[in-house]
Amino acid sequence: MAVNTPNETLCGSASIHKNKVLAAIKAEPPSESLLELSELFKVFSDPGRLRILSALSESELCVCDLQEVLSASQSAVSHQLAMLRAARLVRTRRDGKTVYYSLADSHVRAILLVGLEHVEEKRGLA
Amino acid sequence: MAVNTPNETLCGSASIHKNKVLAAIKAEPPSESLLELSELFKVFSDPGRLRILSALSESELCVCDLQEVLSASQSAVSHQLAMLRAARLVRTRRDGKTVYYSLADSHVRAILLVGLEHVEEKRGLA
DNA sequence: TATTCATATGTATGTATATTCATTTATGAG
DNA sequence: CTCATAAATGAATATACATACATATGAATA
Repeated sequence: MAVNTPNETLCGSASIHKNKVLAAIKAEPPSESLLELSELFKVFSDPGRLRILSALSESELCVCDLQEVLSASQSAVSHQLAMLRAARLVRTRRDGKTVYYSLADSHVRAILLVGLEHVEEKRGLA
Repeated sequence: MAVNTPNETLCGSASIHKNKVLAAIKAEPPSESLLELSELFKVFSDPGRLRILSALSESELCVCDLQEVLSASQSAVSHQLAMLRAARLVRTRRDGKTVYYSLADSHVRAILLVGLEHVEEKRGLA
């Protein structure tokens, strides 16, 4: 059992680049933002949700449409939609018994697109 | 127990929007891409990794620098770096015993920036 | 060779997340 | 009001994941 705390086990201070470390710490976004950002990306980190967002970037759709697009159960789709709602990535509109979903804003598509670009590019030089 | 398969339990076909559903299915990226994309975003879905990427977007840093920036154990940092390497988001350069990390390409910063934009904007109208 | 230091990897455990089934709420029709 | 249907929610389980701890590799050096 190690007694020393993990944080103090630094490599010899000779090889640390103090100024760069300080600059990096200074430039760091506030931890609030980092947390929100990580949660945002977490929502994007599931193929099912990506499919929903992709579908909604084509057109507004109701829950049972999405059920059909994803070939998933109503409950599963609804749970994913709840998460997307919580993350404010989608908007809802009710018409009678039917609830229609659409993308909340243009950032959603932007994030999808820049991510896809990266993936497609990396595929080339794999 | 219900006998019907989940997929067939659709809302009355009257309320389904066949053409939109088909369009959404047609426009869907290949499942390969969706999977890679979800894995890409998963890498971004941790505050620690975001901090590493943020730090590296300032300047190239070695592992023990990052240890200091994050106030994390060497093991934790090394694990996160392994994940970032696997996702090809960072590049390494060895100089003697020291391994220097830097961002792999400009997409990484782009994704960070558009995500941060979204987060900052949402904060305004919360 | 033996030792030390920087980094990497393996394993085990708690936590988080997705899915399913069952139930509940909301809306519209008869 | 009662019944049927769309969507949402809750509880339970099974899987995935992050982390901590221990150990391993590999280079420099004494």
